[in-house]
Amino acid sequence: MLEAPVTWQAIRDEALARIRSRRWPPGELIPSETDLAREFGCARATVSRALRELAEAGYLDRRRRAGTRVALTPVRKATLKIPVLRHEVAARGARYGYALISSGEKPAPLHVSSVLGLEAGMPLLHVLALHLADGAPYALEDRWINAMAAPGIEAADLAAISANEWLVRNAPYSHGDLVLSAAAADAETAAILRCPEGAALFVAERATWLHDTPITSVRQSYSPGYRLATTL
Amino acid sequence: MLEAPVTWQAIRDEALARIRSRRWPPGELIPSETDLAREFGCARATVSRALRELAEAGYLDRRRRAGTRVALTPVRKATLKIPVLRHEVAARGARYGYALISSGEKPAPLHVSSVLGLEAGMPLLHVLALHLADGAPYALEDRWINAMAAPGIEAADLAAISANEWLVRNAPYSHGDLVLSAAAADAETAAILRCPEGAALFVAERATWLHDTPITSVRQSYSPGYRLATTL
DNA sequence: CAGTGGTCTAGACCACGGT
DNA sequence: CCGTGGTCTAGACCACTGT
Repeated sequence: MLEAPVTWQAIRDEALARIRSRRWPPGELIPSETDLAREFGCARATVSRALRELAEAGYLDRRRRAGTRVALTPVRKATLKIPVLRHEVAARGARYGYALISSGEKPAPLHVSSVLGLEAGMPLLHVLALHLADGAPYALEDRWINAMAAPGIEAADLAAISANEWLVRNAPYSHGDLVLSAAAADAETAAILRCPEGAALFVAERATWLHDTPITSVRQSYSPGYRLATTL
Repeated sequence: MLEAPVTWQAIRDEALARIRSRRWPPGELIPSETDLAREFGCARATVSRALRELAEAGYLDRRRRAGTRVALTPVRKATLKIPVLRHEVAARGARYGYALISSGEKPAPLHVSSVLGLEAGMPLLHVLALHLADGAPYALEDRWINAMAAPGIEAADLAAISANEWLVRNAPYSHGDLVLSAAAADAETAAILRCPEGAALFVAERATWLHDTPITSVRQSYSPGYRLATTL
């Protein structure tokens, strides 16, 4: 009779079952990796991998010396994929379209310079563009780009490729912020999206940096009815 | 002279630098784990850990036999924490308040039964409640609960503890859906949130299951001005 | 100080899936 | 087929931190 290999997934599932069944109650210290490895008859590394996954998922709190505790309130995390708009439209089975409305250098407005941490009034590249799905307005992109941090953007043909996509491909970033909100359509936005003024729009604002250098700040206003879905 | 230990973080950073610098261009096959382990002078497991992290973060596509390729369009992922509303309010430095508006058993409306995969008209527990921050309306919670899947909920005092929090603590779920959108406030919602009718509201809808059993479906409408922030 | 989690190593076996 | 990533093992050292 051969021993079936003990997988880290099996240990993860067993631990999760103990958490859910309250055999390991919230706040409680669970056995050490060494003890669990003995119990499950496997190497400590296997237990470690399983518990690390559960800690990343928010079910456990792990600290050296203090041991591993069951999280008091399991904070679930949803992961949102932030795809290029062209892919997002294509994934919905629609034909993607793109129209550049305007682009040019302008002094940064206060709300942009403050978010990016730049001097107010510094010249930035401003791009206004409309993304379409099956010919209908899908999202309005209002973007400010720090051209010095995105070499080559001046030469890019932003009527042919969206700034969104050009940046993803050519200007890597190390970190960024994302803010989701709802806003009423102002007159200009309503005209571009061809929706009633005051309509409730889903808005995503992003700002990205490469280390200390601000790259871009963008506000995407989606046409009424937009839904951003994910799984928990 | 002792060799400094090679950490998986160092390998991850080096690999990321090669991706960003295009030394490993998008779509390109990178060296195998074995080759990289030889290059970095470490064990293959260390390389494996580093590349696994980059794959989870969306920078690499890994497939057995086919090897590891640099992702063509690095799909960045934002992770949203889904805290209990009480914690969310407290984290903003505001005093949390809660008011139960109504609760009782009602036949499930079509949009709820279809989302959860239940028979239409099946009796469910319906809870309407208002969450407050510093006394001001923060979010309206409109929830339907499959009481059979949440034993004990009938006995819970939902005027004292929100259904939100009771469920987090007492009814574990295995998976769920989350949909974010924007909607105009209808008359009833506007009255409860004390905002103008038609105001743009941020809406989060969740449905959760424990394996095949539907637990709850909830729609949270946030007061105007709400912003959901995260980092990339 | 001592026990915990975090990590690295060297080796091994295996599942998968291009060729 | 056979090279790739995925995983497990047994052992070791170390970083951190509660007591």
